[in-house]
Amino acid sequence: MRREKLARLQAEGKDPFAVVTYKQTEHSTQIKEAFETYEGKDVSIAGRMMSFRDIGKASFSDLQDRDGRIQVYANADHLGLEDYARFKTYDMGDIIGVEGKVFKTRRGEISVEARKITLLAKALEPLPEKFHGLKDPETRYRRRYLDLVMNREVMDTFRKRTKIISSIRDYLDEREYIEVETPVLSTIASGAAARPFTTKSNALNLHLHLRIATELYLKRCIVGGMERVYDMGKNFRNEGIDIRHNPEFTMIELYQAYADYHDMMELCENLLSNAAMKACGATKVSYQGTELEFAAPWRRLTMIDAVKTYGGPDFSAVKTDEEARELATKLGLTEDLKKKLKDCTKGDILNAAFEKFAEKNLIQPTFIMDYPTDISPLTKQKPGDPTMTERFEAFVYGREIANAYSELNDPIVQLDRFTQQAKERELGDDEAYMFDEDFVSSLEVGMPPTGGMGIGIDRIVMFLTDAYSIRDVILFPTMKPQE
RNA sequence: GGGCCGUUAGCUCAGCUGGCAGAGCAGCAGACUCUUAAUCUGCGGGUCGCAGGUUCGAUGCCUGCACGGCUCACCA
Repeated sequence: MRREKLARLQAEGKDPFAVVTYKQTEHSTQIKEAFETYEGKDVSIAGRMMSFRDIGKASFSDLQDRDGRIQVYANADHLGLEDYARFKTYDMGDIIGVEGKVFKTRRGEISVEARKITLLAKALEPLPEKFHGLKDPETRYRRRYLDLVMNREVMDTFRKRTKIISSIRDYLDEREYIEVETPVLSTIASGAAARPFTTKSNALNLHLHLRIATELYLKRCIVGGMERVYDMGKNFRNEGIDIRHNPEFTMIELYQAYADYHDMMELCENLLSNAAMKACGATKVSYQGTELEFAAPWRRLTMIDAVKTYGGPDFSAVKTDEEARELATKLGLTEDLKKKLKDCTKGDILNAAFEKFAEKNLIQPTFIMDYPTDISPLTKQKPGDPTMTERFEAFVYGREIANAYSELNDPIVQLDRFTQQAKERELGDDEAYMFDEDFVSSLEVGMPPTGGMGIGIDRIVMFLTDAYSIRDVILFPTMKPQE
């Protein structure tokens, strides 16, 4: 039916798809928000026809543009019988341009009285139902364009996402950070504990990995003297998919020479509270019914204290790996360990205890400081305690949103850590860090003391847009093909 | 990967104990020059996710598969 209408228009020489441009002078909210200045003035608007209320020789329709909807009043007096009759053949979902005068109807609805209506594109497929909208999650993710047309809060979410990202860029740019682009493809995917995607270069006849982190390249930039750098972009991790994980996700990593992890904590607080202000107009936001306060200062707690605070044992009293293993057995932690108990160090067991006792209780933004050295191969040790490092993770609503360190810059120690990771890989841990020899060479050239941090952008967008699932903040989430 | 749930018209959903496939919106034809989920009259619309099985008869029961959602495990 719609195809026939299109063919008829084309036969009449009125092919909508032949239109190349349209002058749009205003958007819907501009007119609605400043009605007094627009009343009686001519405007030219464009958008999708979302409804059509035909009352004979006049009609009302709702035109939806980027910002929202505005009512269009059309009648035969102003358009002429022929043009009005043609307009009545247009369908819901069609893209039209309307030139006309701004006025208010007797019922008080701000509207545009059409003088000229141009069909700019024909919708051959009907829109979902106007009242119930599009609900099926599968269709919403697979055909996001329909979701955006029908569910305006989705548009709001993605506009907020942009605001959050630009607030972060602005904040760092003001502090003279240099934005760089590090490789997505490389032979070594290191800098995090995750399985990579692999692909193949025909030109080089080489297996390559998609990056799982940007860390090792950004630190090379620090060695080169850039002093403050960041890379915001996609990382790819070949892991499970759920409401918090998508195989490709957006991460910012930033590095600042002559800074440490305390400086990173301040930066983290500032970036997040600034993003909340820019996107939500306040530092306090509601997430899934819980109020979250992003204003600095956030709570700071060592990992050992966190475990103790939330009902776990006091690890400061544990001196040896052997003692820790006994404790793990006593507490029934063995199920939560990633390795066999006999291969676990005190650090592994402390981390497991943290995840079991403390993590889910960290609702308000909290920095957990001082991570075990064994699980932090790129981090500088704490002065006076080689088993612990100057590392923190930031938690909100029980979820990790940031990970930061005083960066390890001693090439000899770094070499040892990579060697240790290689052993773990041989023991079957396919998420152990890949050995990057050139990175160690770069440290031999000399890297200044540096603080670095990674922040999961999708997750902070989730908190600031009250999104339940990561799929709600990624326009086109990873899906299996339908057939 | 395990468990639970879902898949019926373009969309949102009903469909009883197994007995001719339903509604609203959308669409089509008509009426109406201030409607806004417009209203009124009439009409058309289906591979009941796919493949088997049981049965006289399956949208419904059984098995397998596909896709999706939630959840547990893993990870970030």
